[in-house]
Amino acid sequence: MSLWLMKSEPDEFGWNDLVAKGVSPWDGVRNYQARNFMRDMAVGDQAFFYHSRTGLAVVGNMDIVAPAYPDPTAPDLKWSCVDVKAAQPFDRPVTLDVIKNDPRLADMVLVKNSRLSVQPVTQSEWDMICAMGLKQA
DNA sequence: GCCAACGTTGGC
DNA sequence: GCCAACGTTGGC
Repeated sequence: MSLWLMKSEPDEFGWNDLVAKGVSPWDGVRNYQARNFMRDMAVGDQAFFYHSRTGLAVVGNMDIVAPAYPDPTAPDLKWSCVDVKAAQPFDRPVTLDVIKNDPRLADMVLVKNSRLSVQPVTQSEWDMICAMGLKQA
């Protein structure tokens, strides 16, 4: 199982849009590195949903429910997408500011390469962000 | 809305 | 294969 982080502008397609839709393709990615990460995804992988631009926070996590297939919004076959489904909304979004100011999260791709829209997350990063975002039971 | 950082394209 | 020009992303 692998862990990921995927970005979207909330004005374009936000967490609530995904919840309303149920299962949705994560399409429109036109960057080779991001595409290749999606091709590495498998059913059962999990991903953070990150709001870029006007959100700047991890707002919940998702399940990958279909492996990479050709992106129907692309003009040719070289682009891929996966299907995602909202799993758990965060009680408290974990902001970019908090992530950047936590030395334990300083190596996240989100910090190191802010332009990559689909990126891997380590297990410890995943656990830490979930702990910050989800209410303790 | 601006612009720095990054990725891609295309002329040579 | 290099690199200048251009386009896009995303934090601020």
